[in-house]
Amino acid sequence: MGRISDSSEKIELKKGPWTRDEDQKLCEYIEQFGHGSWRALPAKAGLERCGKSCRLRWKNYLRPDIKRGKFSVQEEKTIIRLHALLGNRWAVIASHLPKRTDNEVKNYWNTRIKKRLARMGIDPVTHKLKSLNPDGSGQSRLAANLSHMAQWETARLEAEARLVRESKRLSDLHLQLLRNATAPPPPPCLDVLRVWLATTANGSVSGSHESPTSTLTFSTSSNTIPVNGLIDGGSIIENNMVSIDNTCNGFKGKMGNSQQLFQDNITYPFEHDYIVSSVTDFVSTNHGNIAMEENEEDKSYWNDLLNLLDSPL
DNA sequence: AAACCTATCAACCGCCCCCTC
DNA sequence: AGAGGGGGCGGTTGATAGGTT
Repeated sequence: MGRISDSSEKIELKKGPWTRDEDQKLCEYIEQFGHGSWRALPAKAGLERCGKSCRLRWKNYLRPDIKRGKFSVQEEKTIIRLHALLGNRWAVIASHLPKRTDNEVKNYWNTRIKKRLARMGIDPVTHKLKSLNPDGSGQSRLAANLSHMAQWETARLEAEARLVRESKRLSDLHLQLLRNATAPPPPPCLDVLRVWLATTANGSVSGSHESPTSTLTFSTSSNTIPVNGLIDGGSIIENNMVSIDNTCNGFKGKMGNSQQLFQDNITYPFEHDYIVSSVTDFVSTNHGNIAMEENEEDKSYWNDLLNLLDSPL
């Protein structure tokens, strides 16, 4: 369509890091008037930036409801689970992490989780074990699983699209009710995982929702890999996984009082059963929001996310 | 102490989707 | 119906802080 991008406008606009003064101008303007049209905002707010830059700065940094700092184990758990289901859909993933931005989640994935998974021998893109049995056995089963996941993903996207339409309809109704000064019901949660749950009663694919093309029967066995790591309070400060020797000696001497070694088997979120149970747990625990408790929950995370590949595929 | 390397993250870029006209 | 604009998203880059040699 030959669109003119913000960044190529004739007027020389400022780029690079934002100054405190610019931040202040942007905040003050938005607090007073709301952002309105981002394109028009810079001129009105007295900023020599493109609207896009302002939007990004506000959305990723200045917004008051942003949580910064270390990701908790619970948050990491959510990111991995959702990435396994959704892929690089950072905005959707971030929407399940209160006060985290898509940019932050994306950075965290790219700089930490991705590398860690790679060290574990898991392809961060497909969430598939890179090195299976030397003879290649297990590949066909993994491929079948992936194929089935693809079918689920298709069904999920269709359901999501329906929800978006429904959400919009209800949102319009919501606005209408607001105009009538009547307390409206909250808009429906656009939690795609609930759609999944609705179609996976008892952790199995049921009746009419079953993929017409699938011939797969779900196994209760899991894909697990050996893991060594170190948890500091609620946060993972290191887990070199399989690269550290089995006795965890690699960590000894580095540990503080609040730190705890773990050496466990990790169930990787790959099999359908695991996904369903994870999603069930995720939604029933959080009702669409992530609770940040980190005790037994975290332990079970490392027990079930990370349980060894001790059985042949 | 200096040079080099690595990790992190804010910010930019370009594409795509949706809405309006 | 389709052109155009605005906003959103994901990929990538570049600056810089921290670590290592």
